[in-house]
Amino acid sequence: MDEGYLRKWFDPQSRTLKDLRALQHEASLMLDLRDGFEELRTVAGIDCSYLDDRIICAIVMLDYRTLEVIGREHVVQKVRLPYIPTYLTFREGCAMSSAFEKLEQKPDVLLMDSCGINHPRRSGMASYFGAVMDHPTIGVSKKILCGEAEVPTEVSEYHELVYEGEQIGWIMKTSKRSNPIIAAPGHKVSMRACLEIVMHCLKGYKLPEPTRLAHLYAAELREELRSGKGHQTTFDEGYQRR
DNA sequence: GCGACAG
DNA sequence: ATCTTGTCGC
Repeated sequence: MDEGYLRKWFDPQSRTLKDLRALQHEASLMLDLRDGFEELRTVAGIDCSYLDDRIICAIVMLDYRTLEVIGREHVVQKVRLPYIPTYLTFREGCAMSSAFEKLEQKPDVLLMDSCGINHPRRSGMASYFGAVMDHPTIGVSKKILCGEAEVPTEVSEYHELVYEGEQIGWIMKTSKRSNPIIAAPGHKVSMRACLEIVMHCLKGYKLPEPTRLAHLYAAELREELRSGKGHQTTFDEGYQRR
């Protein structure tokens, strides 16, 4: 992807929330909720951790059928924006797109720790990122940002997440001991495929493997940086003009 | 105005 | 997200 293009979509530098809101609206108009993939041979999870003023973005690629790890990638950058509900994209998007660009082979579908179309402006990070990068994505989260649903209590039980009269995702009980999780289409993934893909990636834990492993990898990298033994970590300037 | 609010 | 020990339950 062109650097100027990524800067336009992900750089919060000198922009107001009104500007960012306009970008989210623009991205939502680019959404396609039909399955935009052929076969599902690989799946990846992406997640971020933080250390002081730095953000660490980690990606773990898995074989879709066996869920075995077949690749990793990461990037460390300066944090550019505080966390503001409904604007998560502009806090993590720059690092995420940079890490994603480093992947030699892109996954057939990407699972992100965020909302998808289950967002007030239909522009949760998974949807925004997917639309901007033109890649199939799914948003997996632990809390409901918007919408209502019956709460599942038995493992494997799931219900529709509804907002303003329309289904925007699913809420599902994935393990006996944990609270249910929310899954929603990001971009180029249908509501039905979203459910099937996430359920396929479950391995008895609260979160699907891609996202769970990306979370662990991000935490691992964070610890390497903190202990100063970050021989594995690489700092990235990001696509910020300087 | 008040409360809710992905990570 | 992050700061943090033990503890209740399966």
